[in-house]
Amino acid sequence: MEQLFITPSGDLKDRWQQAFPQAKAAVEVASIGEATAAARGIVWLDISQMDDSEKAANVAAAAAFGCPVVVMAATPNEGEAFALMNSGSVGYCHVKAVPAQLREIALVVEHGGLWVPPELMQRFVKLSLRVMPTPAPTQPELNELTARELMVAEQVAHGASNREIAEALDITERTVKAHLSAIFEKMDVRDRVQLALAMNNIPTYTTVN
Amino acid sequence: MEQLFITPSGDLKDRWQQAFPQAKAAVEVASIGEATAAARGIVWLDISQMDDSEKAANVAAAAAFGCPVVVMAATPNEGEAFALMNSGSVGYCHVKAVPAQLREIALVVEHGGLWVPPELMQRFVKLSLRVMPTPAPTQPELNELTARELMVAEQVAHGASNREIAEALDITERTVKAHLSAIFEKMDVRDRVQLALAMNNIPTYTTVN
DNA sequence: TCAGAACCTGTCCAAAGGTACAATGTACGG
DNA sequence: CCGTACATTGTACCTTTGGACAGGTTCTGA
Repeated sequence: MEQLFITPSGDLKDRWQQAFPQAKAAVEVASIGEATAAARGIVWLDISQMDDSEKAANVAAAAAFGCPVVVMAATPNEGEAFALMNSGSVGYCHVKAVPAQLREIALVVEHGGLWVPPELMQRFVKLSLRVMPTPAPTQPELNELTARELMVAEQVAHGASNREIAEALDITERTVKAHLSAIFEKMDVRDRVQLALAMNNIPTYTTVN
Repeated sequence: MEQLFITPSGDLKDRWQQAFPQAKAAVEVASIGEATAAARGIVWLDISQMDDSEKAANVAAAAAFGCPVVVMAATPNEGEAFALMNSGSVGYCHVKAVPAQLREIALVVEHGGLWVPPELMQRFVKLSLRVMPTPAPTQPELNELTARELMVAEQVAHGASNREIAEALDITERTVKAHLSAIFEKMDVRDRVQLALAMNNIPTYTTVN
């Protein structure tokens, strides 16, 4: 498969050539769109010289053409990884990744996989769990809630006030409070803030401490 | 690489053999530990006949031995995928995946990748973003916060009360309130609940509506 | 049929949260 | 030196929240 490296410096061209003898390197960041438009394989985007603000946009631009985009960062970090994967890249590695690793990444990406450093991968999965739309096995306490209580809890999870909940469920504010008291008890939280966080699988102050 | 299929039925053995001529199939779910202990390659775990409650445990058991575990489900769904990936598997596909796909998955997994159906992959990344510990480029409003305000905001994001925040930062409750007012304004939220959610990148009631 | 659960509501009250108006001190760039 | 941004606190006041106490209905399973 074709390999296209987009980089401002070209310093690492040799290394890349070593990983992929037929690799192409485009040394112009100005027209990422143009460069990727012609690509038919994996696009490797060196973001080491980019401004923080333009990274996401550039990745999105490169990914827009359908080819898998692997981001190569100077100082890989979790925050950036998440942001750029979200912008459409399917890989995230160090600019100076060794040839063997580059080939591994290519293999994974070529076959529809997603490649990030192993430690990040774990984090990914763990974090995703927190925002699971169906917190099935995560929150055993949720099963204790009655239908009505669950409705109230979900509203709180989205930041609604008692008045809003009352209107939404067409009941009195008093009743909302009653449900809330029951919920707090069952979910073992002390107020609506902690409930909102718990509903979203986010550990709270007192949970940690 | 060695391929070990653990399945209760053995119906699909042919298909697997087609994908990997040298594939082994262990037709006993009882001793997943035993079966995987001997494995040296990829472990394919057929969970189609398992009880919902034991799926996660079985996956964890299989993964405990260090080999990459790919889960094969009868009716793949998001919730299950997340749960089982969290239990240690590195792949999640349909039990009846075609041989070509099986080989692709094997390729990805062998090289340290994570394989889930494309649509799930997207979801993964998107969801993870919400719980990013460092919501760097996600929340432009966060940059507007002063150092002190950020400290307060982070406490609220973990469910702390005004009193607790005051103690933690060694300031008056009054000052906490002052910071909070500024934060609400800058982050465009109306109370601490919405702030807590915003800090965790969770859309709120009023945001959606 | 009776107990219990779930649901709904009322009044009263205390605590927590939030805003308005106001002031003081500090640090820093023009 | 002055203006501006930041951090801090005070008083007063209103709103929201949450608990206590008390009571209704409806439905279901033993």
